[in-house]
Amino acid sequence: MATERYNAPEREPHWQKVWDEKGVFRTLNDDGRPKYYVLEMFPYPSGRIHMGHVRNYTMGDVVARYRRALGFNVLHPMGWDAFGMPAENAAMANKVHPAGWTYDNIATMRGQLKSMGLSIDWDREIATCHPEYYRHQQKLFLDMLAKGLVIRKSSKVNWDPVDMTVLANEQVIDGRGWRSGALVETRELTQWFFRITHYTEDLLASLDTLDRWPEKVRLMQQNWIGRSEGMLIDWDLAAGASKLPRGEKSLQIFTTRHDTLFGASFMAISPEHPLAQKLAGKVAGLPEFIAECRRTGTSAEALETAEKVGFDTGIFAVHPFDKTWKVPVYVANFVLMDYGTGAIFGCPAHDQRDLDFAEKYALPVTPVVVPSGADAKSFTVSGEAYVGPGRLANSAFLDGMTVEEAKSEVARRIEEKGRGTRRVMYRLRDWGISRQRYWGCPIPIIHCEACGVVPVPEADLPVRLPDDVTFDRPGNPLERHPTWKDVSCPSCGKPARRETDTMDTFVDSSWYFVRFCAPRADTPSDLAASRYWLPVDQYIGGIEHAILHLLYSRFFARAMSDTGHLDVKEPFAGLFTQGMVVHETYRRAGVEPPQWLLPTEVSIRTEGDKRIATEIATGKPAVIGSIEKMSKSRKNLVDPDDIIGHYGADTARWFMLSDSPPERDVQWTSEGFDAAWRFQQRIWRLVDEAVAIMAPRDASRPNALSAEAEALRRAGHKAVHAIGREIESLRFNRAVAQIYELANHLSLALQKSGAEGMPWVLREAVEFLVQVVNPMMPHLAEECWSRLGYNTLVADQPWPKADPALLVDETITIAVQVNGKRRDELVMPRTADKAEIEAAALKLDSVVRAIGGRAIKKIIVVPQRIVNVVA
RNA sequence: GCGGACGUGGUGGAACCGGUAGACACACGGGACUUAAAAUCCCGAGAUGGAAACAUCGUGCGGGUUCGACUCCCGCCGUCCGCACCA
Repeated sequence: MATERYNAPEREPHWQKVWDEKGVFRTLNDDGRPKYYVLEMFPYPSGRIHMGHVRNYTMGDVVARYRRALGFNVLHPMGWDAFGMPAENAAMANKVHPAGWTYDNIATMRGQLKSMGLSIDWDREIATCHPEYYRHQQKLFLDMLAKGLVIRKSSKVNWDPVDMTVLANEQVIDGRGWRSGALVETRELTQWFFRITHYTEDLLASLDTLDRWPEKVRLMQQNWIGRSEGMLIDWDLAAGASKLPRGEKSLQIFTTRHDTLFGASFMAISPEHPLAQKLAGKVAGLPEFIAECRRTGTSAEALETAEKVGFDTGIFAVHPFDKTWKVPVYVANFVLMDYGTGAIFGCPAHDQRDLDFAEKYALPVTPVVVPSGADAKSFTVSGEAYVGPGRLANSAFLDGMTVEEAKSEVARRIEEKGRGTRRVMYRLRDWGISRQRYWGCPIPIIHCEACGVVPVPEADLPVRLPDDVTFDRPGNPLERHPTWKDVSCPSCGKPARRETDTMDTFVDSSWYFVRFCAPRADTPSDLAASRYWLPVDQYIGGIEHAILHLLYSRFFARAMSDTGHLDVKEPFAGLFTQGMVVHETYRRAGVEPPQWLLPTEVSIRTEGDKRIATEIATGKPAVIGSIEKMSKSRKNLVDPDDIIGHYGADTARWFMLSDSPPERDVQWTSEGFDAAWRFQQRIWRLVDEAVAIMAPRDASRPNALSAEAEALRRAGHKAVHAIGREIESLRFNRAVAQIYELANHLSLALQKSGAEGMPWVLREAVEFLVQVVNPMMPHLAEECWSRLGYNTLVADQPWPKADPALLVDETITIAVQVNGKRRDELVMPRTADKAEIEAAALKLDSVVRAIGGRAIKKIIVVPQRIVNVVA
């Protein structure tokens, strides 16, 4: 009987229906089994899923299905990060409503994800743009406001004057708005902030407890929080060419190099510093200088290219240890107002920026730290600042001390004089969440002229977005809505104005994993449910979220704990960051700028060792370009729908797991994909052939097993054991390799089906194969399982148990080296002792030859591994 | 500039705690089946020399530790990523 091909596109929907109808993946909150919460970062409903989603959700699904088989109560939910700018951009471009656009996309993408056969409890689905979600977010906001974890303050933002909105730093390209192309201005706006800095110390210290996070991510967060120890020091001000503004007697600076205080040659303050603002009215030219600095903007690009410039204010600062020593005070563009005190002292010899500045303005450069071996009198610094260790010089009472000693001594003396204190400073800022956008969670606040800022009463939640808004003009549609913002003050009843800013969409994703625990609860969280499920045991997503999303979520867990909504501080116990999906790029030959071609638009043939691409439509040659992340702009896309529709989800899933380690990028190739497809068919054939020969399910174990049967038996048990371990440590590519090996063993065994005991062993090995394949290709596994005669689901089967006795071999191959070079190998019983192995090794011809009659100096024997004869 | 990761066949990659480098897969070559092709099955394969046995070399480069190094140490080179005027 000829085996028919396994028709995945036809069978996969069948099994999805079976799972769905039987509710196989529905999860109860506490059913007595140990829990396991596996979560992949939820998608933004951009329109269609892409291969990155396929990879991400496949990995999570393997973990979820494997844990289920191990007997865990698995929570594996899915939702939609559904607020955001693209919906509004679509609204502006296509005259559709953001809500309609978003919900349509969700429907499409839900269908696509379902076609992947993911073991998801769809009853728990949530969308952040739904009032049933965001009303709870508004409640969290109000509770955090009451606790002082939400504050309102003024801050600098990138303002796009054409689109009339605030832009994130990433949205400013070369000083222009990414969408409008308008020159971005720096504006001072009053905004809402989450006080993430309230938890700085804890967020930093607790990183050490996250032992199942990648070291890299913990380091990135550590650097982002940016702790540094230093001192605040007050310098008295003195008039010079300019007079001191009234009330300005001293200037406080922050430094981490107080040991270099005697190398000071200037002071520099930020253009936004209050002192600079006060001086601006008195010093000619200063207002213009400050305005020029402001124009530069706050984007990273702008800062990178900006030259260090300063403006001499004409006033002086007095050295804290020497009243006769005065240094000029500059306003300088490189001093940031929002770090430290917005003022520094310049020590050019030991700080590169200060040196650049000093050399430009001809300020003195006095080395005060001299490296060991250098002569204090002749040591000079120019061009490059000396930042290494050494002994203090030219520094009065500090001379001869090490840097550390000098820091302590300065700190002690300054504190004694009451001129400053030791201080730990952080880079981390509060999180500004106000966005002048429509498609986001409304901030539940009312502004009243009489009462000020008034929270919306809980009974009035949710503050719903109005549906009747227009996108024909730039700016915030909420702002120009005719009635929405007009309300009466909940406190005094007089006419008042609703807050029209909405929340940053990062807020939505900062607590969705809590909501999944009890998605229909009346309160934001259900304490019992979240206590049971959290923390997430395995979180999987892209490295691009290493800082913002993961830090915000850690903040939210703390803030929710402090407002009684949660009692877990670290939301993600295990984190895995997966690599991207990359693909070759193709473009038309000889055309500039490049005209990109889709992979489906080119055909590729091999000539010798060269690969040649041709544009199918025109027959003209195409250029094979670099391998890059799949993107619309480069057109190097493969559509998951096409793949799943033609070849089935299992093949795509298998491909995503094969070959490349999951943390690295995977390159999509048609050859690799073909291999995955062939392997799927091969398993189907293997099972089909085996069914014809294998023993019935209830057959008892034969009395004797042939060597071939015994070998297969061991291979099966070893594979089960190894694959489980690989999945547990998320090394899917190695699990895949192990499955190939098991399949190879089975192919071999099928040719020896007459060997004694083989039919009995075959059944076991084939069932093992189907079960270890199940987490990765679940539809195929179900099909095979039923082919094996079962009317149960493999999705419900426990993970097979490997017999420990079968995991160790009775005979072992031992490598034999002479002087560290491998010359031969020995097959010995596992129990062979050193003397036996040594004797056997010395008898080998190859060993005798290699020794060549020399005297044996030493023999190293590592039982079960290696022999090394040193001669 | 600061911080981090990674360099292994033609390709993706494997190699546990220092113990047979190249598992597994792709591509490639040869063969079987077929009128033929596809599919499938079998065999080969790091490089160099050799018909072969075998020998030599071989994990970015240069040193070191060790009976033994892809693995540990020191110094380079290259690629990639994150942060970046943070005082």
